[in-house]
Amino acid sequence: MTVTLADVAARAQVSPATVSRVLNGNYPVAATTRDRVLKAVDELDYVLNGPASALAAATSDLVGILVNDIADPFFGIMAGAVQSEIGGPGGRAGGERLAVVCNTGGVPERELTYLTLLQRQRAAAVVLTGGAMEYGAHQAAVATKLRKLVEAGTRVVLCGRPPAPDTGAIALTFDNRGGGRQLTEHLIGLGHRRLGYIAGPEERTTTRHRLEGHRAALAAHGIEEDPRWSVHGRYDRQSGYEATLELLRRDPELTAVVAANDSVALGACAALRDSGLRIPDDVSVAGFDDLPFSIDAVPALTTVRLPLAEAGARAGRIAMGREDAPPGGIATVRGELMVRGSSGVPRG
Amino acid sequence: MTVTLADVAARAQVSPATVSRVLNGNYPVAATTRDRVLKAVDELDYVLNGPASALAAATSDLVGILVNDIADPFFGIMAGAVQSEIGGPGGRAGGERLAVVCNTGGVPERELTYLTLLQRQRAAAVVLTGGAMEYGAHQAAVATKLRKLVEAGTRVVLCGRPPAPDTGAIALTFDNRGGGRQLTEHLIGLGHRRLGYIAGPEERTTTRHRLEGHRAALAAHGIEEDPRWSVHGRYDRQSGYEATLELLRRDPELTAVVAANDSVALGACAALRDSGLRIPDDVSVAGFDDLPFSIDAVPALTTVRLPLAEAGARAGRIAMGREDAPPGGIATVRGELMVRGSSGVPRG
DNA sequence: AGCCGTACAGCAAGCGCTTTCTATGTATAC
DNA sequence: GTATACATAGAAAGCGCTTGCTGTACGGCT
Repeated sequence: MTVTLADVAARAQVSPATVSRVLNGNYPVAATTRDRVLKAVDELDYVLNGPASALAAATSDLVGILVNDIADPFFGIMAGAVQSEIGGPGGRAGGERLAVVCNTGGVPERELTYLTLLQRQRAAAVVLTGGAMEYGAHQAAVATKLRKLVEAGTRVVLCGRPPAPDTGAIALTFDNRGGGRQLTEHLIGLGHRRLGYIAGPEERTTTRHRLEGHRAALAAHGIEEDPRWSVHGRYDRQSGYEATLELLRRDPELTAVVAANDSVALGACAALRDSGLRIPDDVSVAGFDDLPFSIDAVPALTTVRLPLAEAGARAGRIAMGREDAPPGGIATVRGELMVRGSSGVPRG
Repeated sequence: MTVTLADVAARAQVSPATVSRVLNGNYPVAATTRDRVLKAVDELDYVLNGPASALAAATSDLVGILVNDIADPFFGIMAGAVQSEIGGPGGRAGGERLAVVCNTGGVPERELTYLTLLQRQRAAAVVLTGGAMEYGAHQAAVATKLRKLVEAGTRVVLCGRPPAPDTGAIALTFDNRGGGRQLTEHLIGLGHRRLGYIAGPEERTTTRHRLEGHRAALAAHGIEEDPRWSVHGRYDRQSGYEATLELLRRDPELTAVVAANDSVALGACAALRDSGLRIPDDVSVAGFDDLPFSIDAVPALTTVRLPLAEAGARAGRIAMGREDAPPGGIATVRGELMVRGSSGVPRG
């Protein structure tokens, strides 16, 4: 049926071992022999059997990238950067690796299942991007799984995710808390005292940390937070729209709205506009992440830029063993406050 | 070292064959035996060896999804939809499949290499999303590869991509030409006679078809196109910004700018605004795709909505054999004109 | 001339699983 | 009580590749 190594060997009049060595280039083969083999490969249109090769060599060229939402550029940008470093086709690394992006959709079970699937495939490395889900049992299960993967020789890198202690996983963590704090301090500095906050989904580290940063800023400036000022939602535009309406209903005196991320902020802008409020004259808005479209909002969004591409690339290099892990296996990646038109001094 | 099937068998006091059968559930096994096996699996924390299994069974649970740019929501949305239907973890389908998203970055060689890699892994199905690259030799090479894949039993589905004749691949094609034409006719209907066009990268079917649609509309209304009115660029915002500046330089009298996609249109809006022009009062702008952020532009973008998620889901179902292929193996997916604030009657 | 190091090539033993075929025990039928 | 079917478990032969080890031939060395 399909062409096998043996067929190629027969055609080139050599042993299967030699063909394998030519293909892998990890053992000296005389030039003339090599040419003969290559010619046979070409003529027969031979394609290596991946599973067989992986089985025999006890290694695989799969690298897994887990993302919460592949349709969200936040993850897309990171995944793309990781992938570009993985070497994949076109990358500079030697071995060709198949970078596979797995979409968990923010469902805990899926995250776990994908990890098992990757473990099954004996993946060479796994990169987990974005915030972690904080459900007690789930977190522990993931940690256990990560430890197993590491023990089995898979390199595990967390990108934009808090460290997973005692698992052997390398972490490149985003300073969401610091970023959240900076953002709110910027608004407070402008004179805002009544700030609404649209948080992301609960039970997510990213959500929690950004919110904690926000509250730390309020506390540091002696502003007591009114419980009506914060709502939870999803990380998308519509959620931002609805949450803003709700916030406005609860307290029409708000002078600023801080959103969990840029998409949410865009939704907030739309809601404010539809409510007849001007940005930033009536209400200031701030986002988080600085995704490409944020600068195109009108007015452009004040936000915290996270170096997604850089972090992803670094995670990729570490996963490939092409860059050393940071000391202690943990590095913190800071965001940069981008002050733009959507934030201004409060009215009145 | 690692736990194998044999270890589980030993622990459960059964033969490896039985363990395999319990795990695959494709052969009768007495309930008591099954429980014993499952218990052993659990206690030993056994994880099936994917490659070995794939080798022995001569099948794999990998499904490949090729995208041009994973950081672009256009692809992210389709990929996510495909994946959700693939069954992956959480999907409804039976077997758990590993949906792997491969990012070609619009590089022809990478596309080919990824296809080979997937062929190597004996992928169960492959979905190619988005426009095809039109370089003579490359196209032929891809067609050959696709045919080989189909022959080897891999289901190949093209989503948002023109059909690949004689390959056995199923195609769900976007009517880019029709969409482009509708859009331009809308503008012509408003009274525009001098329309700039920012096309995508050359040698791409999507680019070509949208442009052809645009030109067909012009021709149908007896408008002769000035060669200065169109430029090629990338499918991103910055490209749209620069191209718009260039267009304005070439002909300041333009009253409308049609962009290759929404990101480009956003860049165009920014450029117009920075040039002191109002939208749509001075210049109308139109995009293509209707990505989620397009409605948030100010004014909201007039564009052509492509049912990305629906098409992706359908492609996924077809790839899984859960839905019949369209008659003839080809289906055309139409876009819907979304008229919004960014287009209006020309000035003067 | 004899010895040894080097450069290649082949043999053959698996890698860990699936699956066909066979064996065994038990239930059903006559 | 013997024959027949059925349900279940095991033995074993691969799946297609990699790689440690074992030749073999050749050139250079003393």
